[in-house]
Amino acid sequence: MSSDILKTMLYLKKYFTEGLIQMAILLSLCGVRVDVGLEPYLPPSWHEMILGPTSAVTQTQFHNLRNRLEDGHGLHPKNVDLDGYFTARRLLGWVRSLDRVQVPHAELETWLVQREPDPLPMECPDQPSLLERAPAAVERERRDPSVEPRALHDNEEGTPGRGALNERGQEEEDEEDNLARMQQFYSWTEGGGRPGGSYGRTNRELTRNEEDPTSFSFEECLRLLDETFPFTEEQELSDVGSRSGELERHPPGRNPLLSPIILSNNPSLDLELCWQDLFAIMEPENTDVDDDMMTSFDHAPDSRPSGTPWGVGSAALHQNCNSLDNGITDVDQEVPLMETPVQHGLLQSPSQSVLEPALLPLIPSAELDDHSSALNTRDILKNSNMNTLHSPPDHMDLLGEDPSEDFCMGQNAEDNSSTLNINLLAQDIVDNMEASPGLQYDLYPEDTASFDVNFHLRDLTPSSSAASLGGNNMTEDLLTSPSSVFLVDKEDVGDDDGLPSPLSDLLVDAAILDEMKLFDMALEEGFSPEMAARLEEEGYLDCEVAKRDTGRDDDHSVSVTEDPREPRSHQQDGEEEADSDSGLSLDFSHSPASPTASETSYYSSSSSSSSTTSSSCVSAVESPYYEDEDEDAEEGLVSSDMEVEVTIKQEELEEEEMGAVGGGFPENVKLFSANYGDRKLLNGFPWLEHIGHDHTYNQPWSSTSPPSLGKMPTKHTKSSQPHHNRRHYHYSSSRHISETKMWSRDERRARALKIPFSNELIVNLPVDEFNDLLTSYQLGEDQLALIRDIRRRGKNKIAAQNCRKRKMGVLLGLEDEVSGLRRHRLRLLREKQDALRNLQEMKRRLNTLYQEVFSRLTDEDGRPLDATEYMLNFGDNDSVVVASREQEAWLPQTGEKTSKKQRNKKK
DNA sequence: ATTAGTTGTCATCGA
DNA sequence: AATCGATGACAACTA
Repeated sequence: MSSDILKTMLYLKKYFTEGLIQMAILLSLCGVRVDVGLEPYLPPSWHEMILGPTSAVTQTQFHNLRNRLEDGHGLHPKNVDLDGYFTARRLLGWVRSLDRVQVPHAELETWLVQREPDPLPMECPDQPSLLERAPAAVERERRDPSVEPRALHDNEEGTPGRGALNERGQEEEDEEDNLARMQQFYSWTEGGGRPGGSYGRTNRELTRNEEDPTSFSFEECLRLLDETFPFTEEQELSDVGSRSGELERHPPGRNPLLSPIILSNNPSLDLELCWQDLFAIMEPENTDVDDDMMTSFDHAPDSRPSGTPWGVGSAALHQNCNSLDNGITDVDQEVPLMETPVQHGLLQSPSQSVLEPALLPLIPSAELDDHSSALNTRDILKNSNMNTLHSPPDHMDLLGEDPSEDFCMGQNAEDNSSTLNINLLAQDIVDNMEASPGLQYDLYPEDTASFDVNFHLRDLTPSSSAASLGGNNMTEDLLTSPSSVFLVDKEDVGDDDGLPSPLSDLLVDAAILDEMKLFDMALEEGFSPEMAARLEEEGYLDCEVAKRDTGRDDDHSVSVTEDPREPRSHQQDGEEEADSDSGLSLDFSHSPASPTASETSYYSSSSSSSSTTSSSCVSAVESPYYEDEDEDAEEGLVSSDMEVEVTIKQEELEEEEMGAVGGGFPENVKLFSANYGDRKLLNGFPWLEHIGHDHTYNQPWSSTSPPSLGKMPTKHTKSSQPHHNRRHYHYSSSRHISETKMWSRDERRARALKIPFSNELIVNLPVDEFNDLLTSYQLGEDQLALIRDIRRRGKNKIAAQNCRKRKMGVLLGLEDEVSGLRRHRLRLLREKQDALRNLQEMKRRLNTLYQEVFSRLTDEDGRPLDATEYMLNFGDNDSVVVASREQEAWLPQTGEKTSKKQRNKKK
């Protein structure tokens, strides 16, 4: 290609090699394998080390850019969009796989320890602490975390049958569970008012058990039960009480449930208390207790000889373990979860055995209770989350993203710890961080995370939903309100049936953002005009501008290519609008205020379908750069938008030889532009201000802030260059094409009627100015009518674009809402199953207790009472009556058969 | 040639 | 009453 392309590539190379390496490192630390197209520039070893063999996230974007640069202007603008679209789809798919396979186990564990009663208790044991895992194991999990851990556990447990699990199903389950846990973790974080009671209690439990893991079992569970639950339902007693069990006497201290009552042989045993505990457990929410309980249940058999009464229970438990998988699968696949009670009751037990050794010892109470502790990764993470929690309200929308970000980063940092020297990044990010491998979360201080998040929100939220509409389902993200964001985040993270998660989006976004950041950096350090122009053609600079808080409404330019996301909320729109007001600081200004900008869009829109979007970003009109670059460069001197416009028109007219407008027309326009366009149009016009607040998407001027008088020309010169470039591109690429195609119908009409000002002016001027404009010229009726039509059509065109954008946003928002509701439903189903499981477990324990009680009750002959023949009736005044099933009460001590004689039980 | 998506335009309504 | 924005409907265009 031409030499300037080569120069541009060299220029790019510099920034790519510097910035991209950093980005690649960063992304690699995040666990994202990055291929930024640096192969030519990176030593193979570097490439292999940093970028990894596979990649994607940034590849296409830079690839596109490179292609563009190499190919010159040859690509049709729409190609970019399409390319971006498919790229986005592919990337999203890949990122979603990241979701699936890369779940921050450490964070999950932290969350598991700290979380509230878990609606998904069965998943807890699946995540052994990373801190205890060997690096190799971690690495293995990084490669395939979804399957490996389970397999590992299976090996550890030696549970037959689990190996037969459907790996895919298990993977999905893990993904879903992990995400769900993340979500809950963050919802807990977000909640601010974390229910400290249960949290503290849980910590205490775990801590205590850490000291003596073997003692963590039934005693703990019972104590938890005692502390936690009120005694409520009595009905279940009779239901379960009739169940027979072959429980016998248990060794003291080994039957936590019964020992206080029975083993002490104390006549004053408070059986009722125990029952209260039992019933209290039935309360659905206490899943942590349930976890503990399950753990104890699972471990109790291990510590006692087989054949003991508990052995029976454990046997039953393990028997039910076989059905566990089915149950889990059903749950995760959103199948209505009404399996048999037995299944529900024991879903969790098999994996719990893993939990105890792996998880419990790792959580000292100090760490858990002290939220400000930064002694380990968990605490760091937690702190970051807590900080996020306390972020100002205006950042509330960020909360939804932060967690995922943190998770992603944290996890990836951990994952890469064994293969990549994190210190590489550490210096870039945090100067004073402690470079201990255990402190990898320090690599991602809050500001970093927030930067990314902000970046994401600003730059990528506006993105289009083309990819998502393409069937990738990657639509859920930001809803229209912070709360909605919360909802999504809370609920999204996980559970769903192939539903994307913020994590995915974040990953993609992070890559894109970093990329944009690179461009931004390059721009700040001095992009060559040509490069800038070309970048802008591809919409990169738009992103860049957006990133700089210019608040440009570039969504379109960015969107089509990269971002599969989002229902962009109006709130965010407003935010962006607000940002746009401050966007003046940019050197590189789109100067959308210039009326010619939309004319540009007119030009390009007729020739390419997607050009409208880019033109909005490229709204700037004329620039010296353009002249440098423009091969034609007929219109050498361009001092104002109008001039450029006129020049363009003239040039095209000359080429077309339509001639009607030629001759003295340009002078007219120039005069007008000098007197009117530059001064009045561009400075402090109310419509500019209005534009600053409207939510238009495609309006080229909508994204601009009211330009100041002094700034305007400069900005225009600088920003206009892309436009020139684009226009030139059109000319050079399609010169042979009929020029008429480049003109909109109204343009042609206007030229035919010798309308002395641009359509952009006609369309964008406020009413007053527009009327002034009309009166300032001697126009014929047909001209006036045409001008009004042009104005009407132009405004309606923009309105239609905005309307469609809005509609799309609403659609995506609804999709998100649907997915969120679906996840909510899933969660409720899980909670329901948890409750059922708790209930079943309570019934089982009650049955056990019942049997034990009856084993200690004798009839007049000293024979044990048969639980199948007698039942316990509870009176109002804390009295318990042993009654026969035939409604015949019987008093064991006396042996006499009485009706309704009571035997009080001391508490 | 068909089809789906995009975009512009018109008509209409409500503010 | 005029203007403007929003939106449904339609047509043209494109891939």
